[in-house]
Amino acid sequence: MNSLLSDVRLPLYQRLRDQLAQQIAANRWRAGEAIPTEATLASEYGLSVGTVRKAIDMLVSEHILERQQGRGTFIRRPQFDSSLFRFFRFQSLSGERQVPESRVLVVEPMSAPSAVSESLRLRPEADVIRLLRLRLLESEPVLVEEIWLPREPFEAILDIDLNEQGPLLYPIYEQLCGQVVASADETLTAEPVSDVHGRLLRIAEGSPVVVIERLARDYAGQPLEWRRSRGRASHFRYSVEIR
Amino acid sequence: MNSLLSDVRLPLYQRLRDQLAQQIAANRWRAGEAIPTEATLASEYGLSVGTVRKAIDMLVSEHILERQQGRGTFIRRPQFDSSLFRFFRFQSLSGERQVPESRVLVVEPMSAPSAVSESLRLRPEADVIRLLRLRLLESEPVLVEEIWLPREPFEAILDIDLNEQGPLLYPIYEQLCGQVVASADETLTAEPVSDVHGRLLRIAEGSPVVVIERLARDYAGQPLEWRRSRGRASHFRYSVEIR
DNA sequence: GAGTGGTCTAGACCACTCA
DNA sequence: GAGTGGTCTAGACCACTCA
Repeated sequence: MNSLLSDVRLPLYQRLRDQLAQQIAANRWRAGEAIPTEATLASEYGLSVGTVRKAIDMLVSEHILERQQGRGTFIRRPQFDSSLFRFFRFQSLSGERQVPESRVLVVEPMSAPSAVSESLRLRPEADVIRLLRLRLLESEPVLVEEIWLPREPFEAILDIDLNEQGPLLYPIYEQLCGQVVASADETLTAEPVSDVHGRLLRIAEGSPVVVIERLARDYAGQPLEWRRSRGRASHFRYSVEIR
Repeated sequence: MNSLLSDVRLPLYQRLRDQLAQQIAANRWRAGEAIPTEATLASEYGLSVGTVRKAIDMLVSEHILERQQGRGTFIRRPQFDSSLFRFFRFQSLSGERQVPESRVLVVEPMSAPSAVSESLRLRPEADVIRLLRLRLLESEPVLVEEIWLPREPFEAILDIDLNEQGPLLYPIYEQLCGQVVASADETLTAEPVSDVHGRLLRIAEGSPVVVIERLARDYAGQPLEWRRSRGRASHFRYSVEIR
């Protein structure tokens, strides 16, 4: 029988939630894999099923686990459903939603500028890889993206032709470099476009662009990628409900 | 003993949640008032306390109810904590967060332009009131707001001097017109500023502004106010976490 | 049909509030 | 000390999955 560590003043369901979260971060199970059943966890930890369910409820509402009635409870594969990129109107002429194509313009190893080394929590001037790419819909540029990766686990990116891959980078990180993006923080700002980026997006210098910065992390919370994407403000509309 | 209406195929906690939500919308209790205790609801509806707790849990996570251990469960006063306006950096020079002052420039009755009558769900050209106001921090303009109200419940706004009131309109709506804002939808876009708004915000025409549109509703979901606010993009930074 | 999560109950005991 | 919500248990039965 396992036992719950952590602060004994906390409720049992909270302590179980923390213990499970820690094991998930330590990769005890892979994305898509099932954790033990509620009954198993209950007997392992000497808790009632109700208490185990409450711990799992918390991790489900945090989007870390996913229940499937009759099948089990699974480590959730990251969906990026809530990404701010969803709020760019990337539609084809026929109106259906599409993933923009990718055209990689630059792939280069370099030493990290200070903003990059700070974001990725690397030492100053650490070895990094910089990507510059354009995202297009029906040959129209919709986003310019600058992407920074620590060189160490991502070295293999330098040896392949990214333009022969699909438009999504995260599957490549996973298959080529064994790095899984589990969560991300995004921030949204707006600014007048620079000369260079305006030319790439085919809009006049000074036109408003929406800037989305994203720091992506693995399951342990370790930064994997930092990117800054710019898209035409006229294609962006974000909504929230307030109560 | 009360009985649960609604679809008998739904779980009991879901049906109780719906029934409570309906009574809250129908103003059975005021904001800040307590609903009956869990034990009372359980015996009234012939349910176990566990089932009642699950229904209340749902309404709590929807920010409709608020629990206070030892005191009771209360109708939540709207907080507007999650409003997009929170992401404007409205700080004084000393760095503390402030509610910007309000200077009302225009208060006029008129017939609704089509965008306004559609948003407020009024008939075309219905009588409305238009406000134009500037929000300032230490005499610096930070937001321009256009606000539209249906004339019928808000008539009294025309008879007072809004510049002698505080900067917040919702308490005035409540005290003067008996209208309580319970929820709102907001959308965020960015655009180059017009000549007129640029002059009010003291920025060059064409500089990027963040535009926040808000439709505010009462407890029954009836639209009460539509506003469109513009602020300098350089003062705006919005963050989300993705999993 | 064995195994999973989903719903629901009845009840014990605890922590907190407030007169 | 009476009354509130918070935690936890043990167990029944249901709905769904999958071989």
